[in-house]
Amino acid sequence: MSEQLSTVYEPKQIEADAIAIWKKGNHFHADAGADAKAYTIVIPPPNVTAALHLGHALNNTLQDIMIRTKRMQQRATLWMPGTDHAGIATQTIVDKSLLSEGKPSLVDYRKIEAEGGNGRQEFIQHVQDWKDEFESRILGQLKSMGCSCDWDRTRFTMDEVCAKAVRTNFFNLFKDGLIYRGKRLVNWDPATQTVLADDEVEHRSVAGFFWYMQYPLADGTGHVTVATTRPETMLGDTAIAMNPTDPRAKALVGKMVRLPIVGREIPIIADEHVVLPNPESDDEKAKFSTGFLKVTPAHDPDDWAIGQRHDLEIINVMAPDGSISDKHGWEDCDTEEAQNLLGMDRFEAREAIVEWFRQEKLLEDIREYDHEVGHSYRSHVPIEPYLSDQWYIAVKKAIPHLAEKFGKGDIEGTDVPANSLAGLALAPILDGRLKFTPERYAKTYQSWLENLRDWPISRQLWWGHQIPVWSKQGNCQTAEKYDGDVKFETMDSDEGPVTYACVGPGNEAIEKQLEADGWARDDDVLDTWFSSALWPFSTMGWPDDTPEMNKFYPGDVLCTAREIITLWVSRMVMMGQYCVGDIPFKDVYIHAMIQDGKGRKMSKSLGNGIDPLVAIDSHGADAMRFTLASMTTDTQDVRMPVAPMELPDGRTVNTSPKFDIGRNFCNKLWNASRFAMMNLEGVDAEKFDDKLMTISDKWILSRLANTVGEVSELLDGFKFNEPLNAIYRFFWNDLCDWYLEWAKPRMQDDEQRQTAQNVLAFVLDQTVRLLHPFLPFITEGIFQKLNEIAPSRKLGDMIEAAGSDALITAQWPNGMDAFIDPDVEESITMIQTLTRSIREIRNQYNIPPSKKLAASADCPEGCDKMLTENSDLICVLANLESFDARPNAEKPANAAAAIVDEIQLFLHDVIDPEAERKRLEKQKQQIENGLKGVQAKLGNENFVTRAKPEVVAQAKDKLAEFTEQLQAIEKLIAEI
RNA sequence: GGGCGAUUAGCUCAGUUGGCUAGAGCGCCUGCCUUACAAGCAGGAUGUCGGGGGUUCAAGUCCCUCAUCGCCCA
Repeated sequence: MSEQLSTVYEPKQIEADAIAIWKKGNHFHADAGADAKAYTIVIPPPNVTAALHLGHALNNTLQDIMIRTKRMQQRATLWMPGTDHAGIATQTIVDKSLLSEGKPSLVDYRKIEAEGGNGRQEFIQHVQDWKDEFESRILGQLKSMGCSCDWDRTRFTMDEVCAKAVRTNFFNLFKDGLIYRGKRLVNWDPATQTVLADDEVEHRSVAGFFWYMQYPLADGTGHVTVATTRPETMLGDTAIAMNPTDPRAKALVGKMVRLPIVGREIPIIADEHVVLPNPESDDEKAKFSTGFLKVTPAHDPDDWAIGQRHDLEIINVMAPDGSISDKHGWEDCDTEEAQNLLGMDRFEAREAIVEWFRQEKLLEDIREYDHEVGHSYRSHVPIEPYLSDQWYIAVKKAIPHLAEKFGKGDIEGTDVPANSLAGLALAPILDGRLKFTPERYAKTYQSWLENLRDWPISRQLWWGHQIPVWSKQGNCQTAEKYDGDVKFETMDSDEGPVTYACVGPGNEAIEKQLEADGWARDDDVLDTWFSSALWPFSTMGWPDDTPEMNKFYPGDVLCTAREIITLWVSRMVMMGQYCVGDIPFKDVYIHAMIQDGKGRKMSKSLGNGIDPLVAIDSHGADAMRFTLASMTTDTQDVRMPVAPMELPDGRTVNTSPKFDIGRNFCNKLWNASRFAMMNLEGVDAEKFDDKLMTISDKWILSRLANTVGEVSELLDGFKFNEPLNAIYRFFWNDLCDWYLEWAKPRMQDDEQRQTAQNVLAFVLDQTVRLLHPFLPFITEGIFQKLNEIAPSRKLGDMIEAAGSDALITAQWPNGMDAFIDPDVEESITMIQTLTRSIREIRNQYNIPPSKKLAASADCPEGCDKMLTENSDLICVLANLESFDARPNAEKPANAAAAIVDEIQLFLHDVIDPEAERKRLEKQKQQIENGLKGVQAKLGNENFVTRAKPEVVAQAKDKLAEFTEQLQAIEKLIAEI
C-alpha cells in the first residue's frame, strides 16, 4: 500500500481480496469442539419468494456486526444461515409467474392431479426450481454484504434435516394430544384457496354500504328489516336475532320469518349480542342498526357464536373459490331464484341479490359505510369466513408431563397454564430470562401470548411439509400390526368416526403399509411457521444429539423486525421450550423499518425499493453497512431518501444519497491509512522509547483507550449508531484532524520518527480492529498491508497488539485503561481551542493560509509552562512562526485579540481597528448573554437553596469566569 | 376499537438518570487543489425543540391535552 494506490477508495478489489482471505482461512466456520464459550445467532431465514431488499441488508448487517465483534472477542462464534420455504407466498408467486409466461399453472396441475396424474409433483418441481434460483441469489447477496455466516451449515426449512425435526415435533405434539381436528370458521382466502392464520390477515378500511332488506314474517303479519354489509350471505341465514331488551322483542321473538329468495323459514331469537338501534349514537353499529340481525353462522364469526349459543343450523352457501354453491352444505336450494345464483362469484351474487330485493320492493335503504375488512396478506382479496375442517394446535392446554419442569396452574393474572405451549413462551418474558431491546416490544410479545387462540396449522397448499397423518373411516385403532412410531386417534366427523394415524419420522415401511391397507394421507401441508418455529434448533440437527446442539444451543440473540415478534419470535420460544426444554435465545433485538424519503414502506409496486447489490455497486458494501449502522437507533422507523443514479457501467439505478456518508468515511479511512503506510517505512517496534513520547502521543492513546471502552460497552448494549459515532469522532476528529497533522513534521525528524511511527502503527491497528465489525472489507485490506509494513505493533512493554494473519480473527482491543489521562486531554483541548481561535481570526481578516504569523498569550500562572513546551503544536496547525505564553503578557500594538477561557490571545500585526471592534463586540455580546443567564439563576433564592450543591457551585464558577472575561474584553475594546 | 412510536437546523437524525450558551452528517455561505484525502481542509450562518397547559429552583427531557403522520394488533 503506497504510491501506486489510487487516491480514491475503490471497493471492488478490496472486497474480492477480503472474501478470498476469509474463505482460505475458513474463518466463518464455527468449531463445535472449541473450548471457548459459544456465541450463537441463528439467522431469521429470508424467504425464497424474492431477492433481499434493504431491510434485509440492515437486518443482516446488524447480525454481522454482533457476530464479528464476538468472534474478535475470541468466542466460539456460530452464525447459522439458511432460507425459508414460505409456503403460500412462494406457491403463489410461482403460480403467477407460470401464468404470466403462458405456461400450465396451478389450475392445470390440480386438474392433472385430480385425474390421477402427477400434477402435484410436477408443480412442486417448478417451485423447487424457483427456490433453487432465489436461494442462491439470496445467499450470494449475503456474501456480497460481507455476512460471515457459517456457509457449510446452510439449511433450508424443507431440507432433510429440518424435515426430520418437523416430523418429530408434529408426532410429539400429536402424542401429547395437542393436535386436533376442528370444524369451525376460518380465515379463508378464496383466491389461493387456503386457510390463513389470524396474523396472515391484513385489515383494511373499505368504503362499503349497509343494505336494508325486508324479510316477511311467515304468518303474513308484516316484516322485519335487517341491515347488512354482505347481502350475499343471506342465502345461509338461519335466524334473525333481536336484543331481548328491545321493546318489540316480546311480540316478535319466537315468530318465524320466511327468508326471501330461498323460502326457508327461520326463527326470530333473542340474543344480547344484538345492538339496539340509536341514530344519535357515536357507536357506528348502533347508528346503522335496525335492531334485527340476520344470523349466518357459516359465514360470520359473530354469527357463528350466536349459532353455537342457540344451536342454530349451519348452512354454507359457498364453494372454496368463493362462488355460490349448493354442493358444500346447502340443501334447500330449491327455488328458481336461488338456482339462478349458483356459480356466481360472491361479489356478483351480492349485486344480483341487491337487485332482486330492489325489484321486489324489499330494499328499504342503502347507506354508505366505511368499515374494516380482512384481506389476505398474500393474494390481497377479501377474506371469507369459511366453515372448514382443519388441524389445530391447542396452545392453552396443559401438558401434564411438563408440569414438573415448567410448573402448572395458570400463570398469575392470565388464563394461560404454565405448562401449556403459550405458557412455555410467556414465562421467560415474565421472569426476565428473555429480553427485548428496545424493551417496549416485550409488551407486544406478552399481550399476544396472553390472548392467543388455538393455532390452525393445516394449509391447502402443495408447497410445504405434508402433514404426516393418515386417516380411515371408522374406529380402526386396534392395529397392532403397525410396529413403530404410530399414534392413533379416533375423532368424530360429519360422516361418523374417523381414525387418524400420525407417523413419526423414519417409518416409511409403516407409511407404505397404511396406504396398502386403505389409509389415505392428508393432502394438506403445515403452516410455514410450524417449521420456522423449530429453526433455532432444527438447523442444528435436533432431535439428534449433535455436537452443534451441545455446543451452540441455546443461542444468544435473535435479530429481527417488529412484525416478526408474533409470527416468529413467540413460536420459536414456545417450541424451543417444548422440544429442547430451553429458550432458543436470551435477547431479541428489534430493529427499525426502513422507509423511503417520504415515510412510505419500500415496495416493489411503488418502485421505491433499493437492491443491496445496487447499493454495493454504487457505493461499496462497507459504505452501505456504515450508513445502515449509523442510522440504527432505538426508533421504529428510519427514512432513506431514494434517488436514481447513473453507475460507471451506464446503468441507471435506485440508490440513496445517504450511502455517501459511508462512502466518504471509507475514503477518509483509505487515505489516512495510505498516508500512514507511506510514513511507516522502516518502523521498528524494538526502537520505540516511551520516554520520547510527546503529549500528542499520550493524548491520542488516551482518546483511543476511552473510545475502546465506550465502543465495547455500547455494542454489548445493542447500540449501533453510538459506537460508530464514537469511532467516527475518534478517527476523523482526533486522529486525522490533529494527530496526523502533528505527526507530519515528526516523521521527518530522526529523533522522533520511531516514536511517532510506532504510536501511529499501533493506533491505526486498533482503529481498524474497532471498525472491523462495521466495515469488514476495507479494514481487512488495511490490516493486511499493515502486517506487511509494520509486522509488530507494540509500545515497548506498555502494550502489544496481538498479531493475527487476518483481522477477522484478531483480538478485540482491550487492556488500555492505563492510557486514559484526563490531564493530557485537558491540555490538548486547550491547545485546540487556542488553535481554532487563531484560525478564526485569520479567516475573518482574510489572511492567506500561507502567511506565517506570530502570536502570544496572557495566561494564568500554571498553564504557561504547558503552552510554552507545546507551542509547536499550535504553530504547526495555526501556521505560526512563534507562540509565546506568559502570565501578564502585554498586548502588542497592532495585535488582534480574543478571549479564550482564562487566556487572552494576541495575534500580532494584523490589526484592522474597525473589524477588530466589531469582532470583539460580538464576543462581548456572547459573554454578556452567558453572564445574564448565570446571574438570573444565582439571583433566584430558590435555586441557591434547592438545586443540587454541585450545580450551584458550577454556576458560581461560571459567574466568576464570565465576570473576568467581561472585564478583559472591555479593556481590549477600550485599547483599540 | 386497543397498543406502540414519531414530531428538534433547509434535509436525515442524535440528545443517557431533568442541570453550562441544544448537537452531528448532508445542504448553504466565505476562503483554500496547504504533496493522505476536493468523496478533502479551515471558518461561518441557521432552532418560538409540533400547539396548549401543568409539575419543578430548573423541562427538548417528566405529567395532562390537542393536532398531524406512521406502525403493530383486533
